[in-house]
Amino acid sequence: MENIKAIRGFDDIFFEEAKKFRYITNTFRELFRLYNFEEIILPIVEYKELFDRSVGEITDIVQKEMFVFEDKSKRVLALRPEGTAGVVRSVIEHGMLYKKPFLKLFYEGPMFRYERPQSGRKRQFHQIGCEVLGLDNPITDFEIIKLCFDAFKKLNIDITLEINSIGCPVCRPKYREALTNYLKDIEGLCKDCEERRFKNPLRVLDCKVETCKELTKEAPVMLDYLCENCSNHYKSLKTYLDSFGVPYKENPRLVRGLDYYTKTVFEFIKDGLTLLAGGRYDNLVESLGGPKTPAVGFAAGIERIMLFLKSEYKEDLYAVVYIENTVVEALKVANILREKGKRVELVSKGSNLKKKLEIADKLGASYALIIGPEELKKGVYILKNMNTKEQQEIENLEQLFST
RNA sequence: GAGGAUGUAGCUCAGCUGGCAGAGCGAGGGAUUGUGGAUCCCUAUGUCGCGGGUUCGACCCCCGUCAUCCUCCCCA
Repeated sequence: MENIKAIRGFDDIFFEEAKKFRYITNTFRELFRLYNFEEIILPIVEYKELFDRSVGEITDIVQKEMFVFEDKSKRVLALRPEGTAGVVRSVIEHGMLYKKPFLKLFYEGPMFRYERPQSGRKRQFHQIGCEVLGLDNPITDFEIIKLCFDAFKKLNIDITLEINSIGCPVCRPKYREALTNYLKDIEGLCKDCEERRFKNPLRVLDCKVETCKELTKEAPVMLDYLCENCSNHYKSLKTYLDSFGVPYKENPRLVRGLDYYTKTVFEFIKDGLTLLAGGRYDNLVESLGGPKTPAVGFAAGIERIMLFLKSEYKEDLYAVVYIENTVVEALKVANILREKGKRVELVSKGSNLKKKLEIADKLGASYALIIGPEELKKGVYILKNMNTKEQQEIENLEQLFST
């Protein structure tokens, strides 16, 4: 009988990794609180059609990366590949936009994409992200970018912010046409770009192949084609970023993969890997049947951020060690320490003091509190510093909290 | 979905043109019944990823399969 193993691309996260994971989500959650976001907890399964209509039918995510299945009633369902679609669906379904002047929602949870796993890319991965619905002012774009900037600062990760504007339905078609015209006559593009040039010409711009980069050096730039509205929006955003000293790199070739983006797009990139990305999507709500509603959002890849999170979290551990028949006293001591907020392990395993201290050591305890019959008689505890080996008798546990 | 590398003890890895399965770390125990970590001694590590094939004989060669890592495609 072969042992059952985890499914390909579905990883277990535990010990130090789980701590990192929570450290990241807690950091974002605290910022969401400061920026007045509300949490929204959504299902992991939706009708497949939702993603077809939001993410975009021609995207790879929809065409080849979704976990799609039929349930017992022949409904065609999908594990969510991203978070925005579900948020928008929910907002429309519950008429939330009619109840509040605007919405600021954040979410956190697993996403699923059927891809070949590699580092920073799993089939089940986790995102934390947010959506602001009902605000079209670039100040909102700025605020969520600032929130991300704050997050990476708190996480102590040096990262590059890239921004761009990809226009709107007024100006983008003109640009697209200009770009297609330009690409039409280029020869020597890579195989992928040959396909992309008509299917999704914007993607040719961020091809990694050197010859493609070289060949498209003179390609027209979206920024030159922005309509007045989009152009002003982009300029204001930059003004806000500048005035707050948020460093960014303008990347006119930054294109996001999902169909719904308009105007502002941005990515936080570390060593060529996108850790967080987002942008504005002013038409998605309407296209999914809701009222015309401008929106901006982002999503951060938690596992990807974990790759660059180096800090160690050290919290003192008190090992309460008892000898012979002092168990009850030890239980009481452990209880008091816990009530005072200390992290405590009562060492019940191990038959003698030597063993118990060995175990305390292996657990990584910073202090051991030793309680034996002699101490009980004298009314003291032995406090041993596990790093320095020094130990002292203390009469009162309060002494632990004064220093 | 395409290309490449790798699967041997809990972990990191040796293993000769094909001839008895190995080391280090870690784990458990110990002369010491009240003092741990870098010492010493002892002990156990196992479906050599899985399934076929070739062979007197396969960890080693061949085919398939699964998984991991890397590069693409794409994306957080």
